[in-house]
Amino acid sequence: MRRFPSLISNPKRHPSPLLPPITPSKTSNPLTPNNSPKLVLFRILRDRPIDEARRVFDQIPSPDTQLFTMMVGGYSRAGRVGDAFRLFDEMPTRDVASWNCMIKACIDCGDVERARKLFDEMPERNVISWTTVLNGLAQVGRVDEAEEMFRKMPHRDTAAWNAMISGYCTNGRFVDARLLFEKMPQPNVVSWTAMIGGYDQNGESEKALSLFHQMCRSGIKPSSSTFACVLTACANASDLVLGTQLHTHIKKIGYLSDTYVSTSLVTLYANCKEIENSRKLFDESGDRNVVSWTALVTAYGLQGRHEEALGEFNKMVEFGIRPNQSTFTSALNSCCGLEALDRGKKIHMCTIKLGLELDVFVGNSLIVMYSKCGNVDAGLTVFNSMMRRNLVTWNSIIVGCAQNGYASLALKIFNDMSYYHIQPDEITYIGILTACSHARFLNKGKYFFQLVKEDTSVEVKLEHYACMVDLLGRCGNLEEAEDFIRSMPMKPNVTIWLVLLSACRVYSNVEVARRASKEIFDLDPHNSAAYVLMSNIYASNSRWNDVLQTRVMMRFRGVVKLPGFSWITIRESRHEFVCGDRSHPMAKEIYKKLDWLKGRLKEYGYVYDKRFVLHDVDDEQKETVLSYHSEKLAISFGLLSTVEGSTIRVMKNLRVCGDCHSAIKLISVVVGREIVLRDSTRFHHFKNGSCSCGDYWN
DNA sequence: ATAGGGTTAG
Repeated sequence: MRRFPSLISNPKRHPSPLLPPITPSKTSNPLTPNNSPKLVLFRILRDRPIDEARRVFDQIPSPDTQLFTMMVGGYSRAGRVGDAFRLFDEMPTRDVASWNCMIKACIDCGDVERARKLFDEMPERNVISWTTVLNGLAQVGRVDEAEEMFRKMPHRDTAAWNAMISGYCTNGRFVDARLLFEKMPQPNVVSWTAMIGGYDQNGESEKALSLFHQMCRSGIKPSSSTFACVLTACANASDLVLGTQLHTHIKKIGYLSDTYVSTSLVTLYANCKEIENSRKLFDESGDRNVVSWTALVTAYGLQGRHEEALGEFNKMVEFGIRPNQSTFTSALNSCCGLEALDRGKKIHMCTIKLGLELDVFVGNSLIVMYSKCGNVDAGLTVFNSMMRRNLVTWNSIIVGCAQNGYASLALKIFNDMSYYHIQPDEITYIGILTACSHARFLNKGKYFFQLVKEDTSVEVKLEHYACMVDLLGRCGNLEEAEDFIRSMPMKPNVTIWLVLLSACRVYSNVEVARRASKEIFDLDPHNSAAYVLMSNIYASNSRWNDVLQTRVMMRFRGVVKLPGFSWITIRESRHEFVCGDRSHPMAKEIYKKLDWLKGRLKEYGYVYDKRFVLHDVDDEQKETVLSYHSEKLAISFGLLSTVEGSTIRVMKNLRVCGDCHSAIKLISVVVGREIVLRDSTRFHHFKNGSCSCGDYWN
């Protein structure tokens, strides 16, 4: 069930400003005898700004009730309820339609109470009055009251039944919708379409499709809305076969020009990873609206083509289309994928400008974006400002804190969660266990793991076990961690053994490492990370023979070590460095800065940790290799290219080297800056000589 | 051609 309240202008309100203008001539009165006032006003209300319509309306000698009501409806559609009310009050006579129109105006601006008051005040009500209020109640989630209206209404037509059915569907009361549908006397195409959409939105897309077939067999002709729904169901069920068939059919009967239909087709191809088809349809449809454009942004993002996704986002904004909650969600996701904090911030500003920053979906995306870009403080600010939160909000901030070393805060927020009676799920517990392992809260971690096992609404997954292994390993309980793995109810995977192997490196434990790596090589003989770890563990024990053997084995099995590199984004452009890299245009300055840093570090009594060199070379050489690691080069470049005192954010594709880790801690003191390094496993926030990871840098 | 029911993304 996902449905956003429409905060942004409803697209169907004003057909198109590009329609041929109704010759606005100053000399001739549009109200000529052969043009009935009703036709003229209708056209002007349809095609021209509302104030223009009002000027024409004011020229009509003595407008009848119907003309008044048309004008009231025009104000309502333009979002000008105040004007609608003023005109409504001025009306000499009112009929049921005028009252109904005003009721709808109240509902459209979100004032259901006022609509109800009007409903009670009006002299007589018809089935439309009842249905309008019923629908208004259902729209704001007051489905029980809607139900009461439905029960009480003296007469029900098909539209009334349909309103109740869709009211149930939009409020997740799918079973009730189904019952009503089966009970209703004359289901029409609207009823069927509502049910198809209902099934689809309740995650039963296959059933939606079979209902569509059933509908066709029962002789009801699908409308363009039906096709829009069915195509969405195809998209969600990844039924490209049926989707393509429908596409052909739709082309034949000329429904392709329908916005909803073409948008659904764009989504269909996007979801089925046929993005080029999706793109083609989008370009050909000529109808570029928020929804289809957002579908495109999302589609690129889903394929990991984040640059293109953000490109589409920008094009859309340039084109003058106002992004909405979904657009922002997708765009922020892509910023996340690119770790593009700068662009993420820009988009954040954009959401504020449009008044969407408090939306729960946008807020969630912002939290994730900031946390993934290493700025969890900004994520916390967003979290605190949000008026509405859901489980995803809580999970996002907990995981964000956990990954960025704010362990105690993560646990505190978890505690707050139960205060708000939010039931945690699998992801919440992963966040909590991650936090515990970060902070080496051994007992707390064990307690929470027990909690997961006892929580019947949560399934204990491999990831939870991995967190526990990480925790035990971090605390140096390597044997206990190994026993824990061997006693797991499910078969351990490579990842879980790698977690243990990493711990072995920190504690230089060869025995457990050997057993863990054996398990890994049985599962995946080409796992380069395991070879590198093993050879590091041997090296740190000065077992150069074993180091050599590991490397020979690697070569023999054709395992390629992933080259390590780091990058930093300065003013939206990305600079990459590998160890000892001199290809950067500013290489000279970078090395000069590094050498200066090296001198300062020595003053602080810093000694290179030579365990982190793989090769058996003499100490001086080791030092040279270490001092030009890619992360150091990126940081040095960052220091040169940013303002004094600002935070430096660097990424690395592999884990940060242990020597670099100690060096960067000191660098943060020497230069008086916060340095954020995101490596392949977590964030390290270096500040005033210490790191958020608690010096467990694997 | 005055008023109510189904439709697109995440």
